[in-house]
Amino acid sequence: MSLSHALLGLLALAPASGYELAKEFEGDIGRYAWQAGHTGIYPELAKLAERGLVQVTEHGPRGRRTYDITAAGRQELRSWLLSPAERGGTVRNEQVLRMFLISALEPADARRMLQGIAERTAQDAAELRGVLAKGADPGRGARAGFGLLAAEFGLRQYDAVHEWALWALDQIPEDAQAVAAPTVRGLV
Amino acid sequence: MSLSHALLGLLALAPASGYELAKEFEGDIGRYAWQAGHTGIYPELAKLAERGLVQVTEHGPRGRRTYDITAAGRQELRSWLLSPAERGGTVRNEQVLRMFLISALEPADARRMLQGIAERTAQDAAELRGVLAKGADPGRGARAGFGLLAAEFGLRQYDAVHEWALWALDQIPEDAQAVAAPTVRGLV
DNA sequence: TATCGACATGTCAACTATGAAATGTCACTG
DNA sequence: CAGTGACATTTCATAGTTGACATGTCGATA
Repeated sequence: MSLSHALLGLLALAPASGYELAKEFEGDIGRYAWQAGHTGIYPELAKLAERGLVQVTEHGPRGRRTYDITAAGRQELRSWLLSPAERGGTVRNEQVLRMFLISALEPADARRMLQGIAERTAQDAAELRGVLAKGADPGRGARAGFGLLAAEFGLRQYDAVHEWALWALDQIPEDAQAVAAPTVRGLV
Repeated sequence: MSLSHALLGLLALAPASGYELAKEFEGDIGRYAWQAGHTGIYPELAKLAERGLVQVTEHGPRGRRTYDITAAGRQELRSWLLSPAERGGTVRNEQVLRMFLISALEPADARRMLQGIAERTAQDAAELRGVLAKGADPGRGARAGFGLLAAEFGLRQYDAVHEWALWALDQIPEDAQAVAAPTVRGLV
């Protein structure tokens, strides 16, 4: 399962509680790579602890348990990351699915959607660029490296989608009545 | 659920049997957007038919049932695509997760992974470019528009990841012992 | 000191998805 | 005409995910 490896990866950067990890998944990692809520995280941490891949290193206030990765956990993570990496693995992205299905819309609607995408990606990219420019740590302390790589990845992703949307707009005739390339079975 | 919308979208482009739809998910849509196997598709088609969003338009050999989208189905699809589109939606991508977790590796391993990514994305992009150059239909007949948009999306995706990997390689000191930027807690 | 919001974990039912296995048809080829 | 491979669907047990609900602590502030 990928969630377990995501947790190992985060803990490999710095020890954390389940609560903190849940927060982490609300950031870039949850936006681009893998989502998880606390309801899935806590039980998974328990399983990892059982398998000796992580361990509780600190009991804090409010029943807080700080987990850290073990040597065995690092080994497991490393072998997973360096292994096959072969074919796809899980892929599930609702936003991208929407983009793919654009061709199912009539040209006018399709253009509307693409324009929305172009705008949103431009905004998102600008915002991210702003955060990065501020030199502001894009990823708290110990996860600085992670945050940088992730932020740059996100940035390039936004730019790529933005450019794609502009290109796609160019492919679809402005005049809904037009003939041209992208043959689409219109609405009824 | 997104699967239902994915099916509506594909059927909006052309009628198809569950078997054909399953094949479709092995292509670009499954690679970038949404995975599904036939075991999930058949029951979902039945549910959609029950809700009147699709209907069987033809009974072929071997019990084949060709489905087509209905007017109600088109409406549902359109409103889903044009609606909010707001916050994320489901995101789950094992490959991207691997990229994010690279920072958890020691520099030497990280560089190895990044090099692998750079190579693979270059290959994939080249292959796709080849297919597109051949003018070969990148998406059979009725789905030509879909295939084009998807192929171009994939191409830009590969290029973006490729460039990112090269950038990331530049961030990680070649000398495993080096100091520099991306602070990483090394292997034990 | 009462209250509020962030911190922190947990349970559970419902839903979704995946893999293995089964079953049978049809077209083609040797 | 037997065999093979693509076509085509189904069932089912297991595993993974989500949302709703529950519970309680701690620190700051009004």
